[in-house]
Amino acid sequence: MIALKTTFRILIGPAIAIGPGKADLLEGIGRTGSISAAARAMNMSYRRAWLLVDTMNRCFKQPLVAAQTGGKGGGGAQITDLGREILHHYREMERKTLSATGEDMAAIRSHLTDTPPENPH
Amino acid sequence: MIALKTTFRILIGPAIAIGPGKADLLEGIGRTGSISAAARAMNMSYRRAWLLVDTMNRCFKQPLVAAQTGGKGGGGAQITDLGREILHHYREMERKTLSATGEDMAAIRSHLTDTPPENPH
DNA sequence: AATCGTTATATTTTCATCGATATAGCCAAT
DNA sequence: ATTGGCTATATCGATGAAAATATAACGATT
Repeated sequence: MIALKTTFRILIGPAIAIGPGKADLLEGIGRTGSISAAARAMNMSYRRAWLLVDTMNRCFKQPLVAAQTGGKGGGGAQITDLGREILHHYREMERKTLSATGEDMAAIRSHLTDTPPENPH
Repeated sequence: MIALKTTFRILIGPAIAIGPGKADLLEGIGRTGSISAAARAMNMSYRRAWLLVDTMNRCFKQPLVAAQTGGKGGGGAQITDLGREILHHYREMERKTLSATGEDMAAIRSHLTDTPPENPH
């Protein structure tokens, strides 16, 4: 894959408060209304998705995702107002970073091989 | 640790072409004139440092680090012109990103707990 | 009340990554 | 020639992370 990608994460101590994976998951939960549906949609185990949500919620003063137990219409999960706000800021950071670093990025890119190393470390 | 940190990496396929660790190592090699000295200085095993250098060199069309075998004045490693250029761009990206995302960053920060979760995932 | 699809969590197992260790070759200085 | 400090690389084991599996509780729908 020649896909070039910059990612960034906001760390609080050893924990990733939010990063590319958590942002996508958050978005998926907002779209689907459930942790498990979002996990399925992005081909992630429910367990993993739940752990990510748990970490996110514990990193912030208030939860980004509110979940209700029960299924078949009863249960589900919604992204909170804070969740939407954080997600918005994260996407903005992505967008602004992309535009602010475009030139340097292009310069670096022009020096990269188009054949990625097979045994990277 | 309440230290907040954003990091970013440039990925080419599965490999990290350059990221915070590789940038620091590159800088260290430029400063010390040797892979092993740089590794020692940043408390990294020589093996690991060498692997990182190897990956960097293979991600780019031309090496970022040029090494000569032999020791005691004979051997050593220098950062190449390309290496210096890439490092410069990377630092610039860090700087520009920081200034471009300051507001969003502060907004997110204000919602983080000051007690990082102990078992993050 | 039976069921389905959730959230929530513990336990076990598998797997990948990393570190430690070892070895070889090289070159200038002594 | 011997040594010291470096590059370069292979191998093995431990450690830790992720996945798989299992289970429980819950609540709207039927």
